[in-house]
Amino acid sequence: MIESLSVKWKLFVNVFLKDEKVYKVMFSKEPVEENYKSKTAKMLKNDLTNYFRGYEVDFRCYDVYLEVTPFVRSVLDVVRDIPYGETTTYGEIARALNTSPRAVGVALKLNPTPIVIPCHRVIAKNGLGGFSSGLNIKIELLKLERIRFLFQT
DNA sequence: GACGACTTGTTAT
DNA sequence: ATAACAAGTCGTC
Repeated sequence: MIESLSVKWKLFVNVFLKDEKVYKVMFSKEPVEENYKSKTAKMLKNDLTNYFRGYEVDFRCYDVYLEVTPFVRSVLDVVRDIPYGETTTYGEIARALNTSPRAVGVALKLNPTPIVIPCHRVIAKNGLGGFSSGLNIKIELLKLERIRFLFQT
């Protein structure tokens, strides 16, 4: 049984739950049809709403339904532990896992649940890297968490 | 600041 | 099985 919910932000943020686990997060212009009743879903809706209002929220208590390779899972596990308002680089994660930054980038792209797994907190060493749902969204998320990053002109 | 080389897991052929 | 690619990084010019 899949549950769905939307939270309004710059765009609508739509979340799908399966078996009380976060299954997918996606952005869209219009909200999806809401259909949720589990305690987890209600809690998540509340947490997301607060998050977009600018409050600090920790999404680590939610289970994520991951259908990915062990390598990708290990990268995402590391990313989940980046605290609110802080950032890491692809290179640092690569060093911690004894792999290459390039591979880390690919793994993050495979993250089905942005925000819940805060892949936006991973930026490039000089610059800010990419974001599969649109770089502008990554920038807005960083602003939301009041992360300062300097632009060179 | 603009290239090129190197990397390593994923994806396509 | 093999080649091409990517949300990177480092050294050189």
